[in-house]
Amino acid sequence: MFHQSPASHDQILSLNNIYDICDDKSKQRNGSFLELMASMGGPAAAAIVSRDSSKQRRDHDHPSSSGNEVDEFKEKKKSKKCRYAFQTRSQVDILDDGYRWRKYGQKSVKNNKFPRSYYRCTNQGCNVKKQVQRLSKDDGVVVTTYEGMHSHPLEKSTDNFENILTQMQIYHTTN
DNA sequence: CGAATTTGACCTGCGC
DNA sequence: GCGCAGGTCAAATTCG
Repeated sequence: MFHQSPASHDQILSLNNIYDICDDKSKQRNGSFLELMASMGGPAAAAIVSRDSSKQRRDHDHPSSSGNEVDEFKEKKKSKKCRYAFQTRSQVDILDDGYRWRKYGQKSVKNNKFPRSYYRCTNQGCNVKKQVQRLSKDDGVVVTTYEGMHSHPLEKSTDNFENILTQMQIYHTTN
């Protein structure tokens, strides 16, 4: 396998678009630096492209383990899942945003010759997911879709908000 | 040796 | 109901 090094500043050429795919009316997107980027009004102008109305209900019925498991509340009705799609022009797929991700799947998409990778935040209790996809149109564009919000501090102390802001400025100047 | 990745199987929603 | 497409699981494998 190939352990690609995460994208550094000079590898990210430009940031084209951010798509705000919000499923719910929940306005609380605290702590997300995506919101920060969107609020900067720079090249990261957020655009709502679609509202994912599909509930994506998945509660793992587990027919064998249906016993004393009183987990009807497993699906906690709170479908406050906001998805943000980055469209980044980069040579690498793995954009290092300061969090630690564990890959849990990879599927090939129909209209895309490149596979889509599925990642999950490795922090316990943090169910933030992201998927990375490369456009078959031009392989220099990577679409990173975040889903959920992190409820914990960044793992890397070297990549704090200030560094992210520095990246923002780099994005802005190179765009 | 522990953690992360790979990869095929499995599940679910949707359109026909 | 069937097949397809997208999403997830988990055992095996690989890496640091």
